[in-house]
Amino acid sequence: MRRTQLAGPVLDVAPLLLGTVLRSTTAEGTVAVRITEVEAYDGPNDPGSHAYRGETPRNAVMFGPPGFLYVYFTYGMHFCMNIGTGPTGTPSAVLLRAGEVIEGVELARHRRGVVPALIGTGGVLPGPVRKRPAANPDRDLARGPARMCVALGIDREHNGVDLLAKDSPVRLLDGPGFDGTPSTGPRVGLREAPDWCWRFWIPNDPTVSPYRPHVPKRRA
DNA sequence: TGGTAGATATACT
DNA sequence: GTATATCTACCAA
Repeated sequence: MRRTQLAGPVLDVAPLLLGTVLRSTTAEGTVAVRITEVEAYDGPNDPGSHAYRGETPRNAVMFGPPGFLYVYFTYGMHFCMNIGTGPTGTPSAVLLRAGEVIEGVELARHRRGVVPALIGTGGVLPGPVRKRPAANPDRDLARGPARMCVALGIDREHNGVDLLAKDSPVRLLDGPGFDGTPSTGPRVGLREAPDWCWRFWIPNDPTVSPYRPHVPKRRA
């Protein structure tokens, strides 16, 4: 992936990212995922975008040049990551929603609390072994934006990393992406613009996160 | 199998 | 104070 490609319209860029590989290296080791699901966010024109109401300390990376990582913390608990797209000053971005772990599976399992000895039985830490375990825990390692950040070891320290620099701890690798026709649908969990089909995924890929429509929280 | 409580940073009203 | 680009454990049936 070249930076000039990422500078294009976000609805063009988002499907291009499907099938490409994101590799993260920390002191713990290296994990790489093949991106299987993304969502497009079109800055000031998109009421669902963090950049819709202008620049804040949190979303500043989106306003910079394309190819930099925008990491944010949400629900008091989870990190999610975007690839900033569009030219400098255009705060569009692509949310990485899911991927298949293709390198460093052992480390990804460790980070996600999956006990190797219990693979296949669905044993997960912390807490007791689930009574009805998932049939295939590896499928879920990076299935969903927050899980993907855990699997790759991404946190707020990675905000602003250049994904296209050879010496970066997180890199978007060169190589062919998904060759077919992506599936599209509404973005997950958004109250705004629920009818915009700006979510793209690789058809029939088991690592794509299940669709959940926005659920307003009831008052206590 | 499906619904929900709870974790609580950040931005907005 | 309220909402949010979420996930997990727990519980009822």
